[in-house]
Amino acid sequence: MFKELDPILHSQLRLAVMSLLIGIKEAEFTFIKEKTNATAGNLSVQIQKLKDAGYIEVNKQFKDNYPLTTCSITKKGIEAFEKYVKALQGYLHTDTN
Amino acid sequence: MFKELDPILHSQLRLAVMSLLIGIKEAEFTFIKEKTNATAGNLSVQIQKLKDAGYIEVNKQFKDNYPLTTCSITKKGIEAFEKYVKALQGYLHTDTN
DNA sequence: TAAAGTAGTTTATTTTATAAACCAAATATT
DNA sequence: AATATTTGGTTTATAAAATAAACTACTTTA
Repeated sequence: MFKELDPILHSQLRLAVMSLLIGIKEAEFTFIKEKTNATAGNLSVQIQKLKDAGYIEVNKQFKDNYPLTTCSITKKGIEAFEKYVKALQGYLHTDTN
Repeated sequence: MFKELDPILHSQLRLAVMSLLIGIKEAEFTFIKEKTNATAGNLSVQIQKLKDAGYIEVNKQFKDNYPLTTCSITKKGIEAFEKYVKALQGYLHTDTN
């Protein structure tokens, strides 16, 4: 009845990051930080976890002398997100199932 | 853009409990335990938290010599659940918003 | 009467999330 | 030119949550 909710995705901040990346394919660290209202430290940790899970790719370069971190979602990440959404629906019905 | 997700509800087990109670109004501890596949200890703790938040009411009686704990959702709980669902939708759109 | 089952609670451990502190380099200020 | 501040992060420490294990209290069955 209640399917497992992928613990990697069942986190407000990581879910927000994935939600952003699903839409725009690629985003910079600071952009994600602003959109999610996260602190840099927290975001850094959660991005690392999404990367470790293989859900996103992280690219670190320099741009105009400053470090620039960009993230993009992977195929595995998209699949995991879609699976999570489906599992979650089973929890959200307000009607009598 | 990303609304706060009520931390009381953003937990797999507590959400499952609330989801059950939204549908059936009242349920016994053991029934919830079976439906959610939770351990008794974990369920006991999470039910206590939902009660502390005022989201459910817990009634303890005896039936056929055994303790019987039944739970029901409160008005506050229903409202919180509905608010949570709406906030969550903002995270789940796969299309380009 | 001893073993096993019911229906939980409490405590301890592990895992997560968050915040605070820190780092390295760049730019702006005095 | 030194020093203060800002950018773009990472690392470490602390707080909170989830989970598992152990325990309580009683009942039923062998």
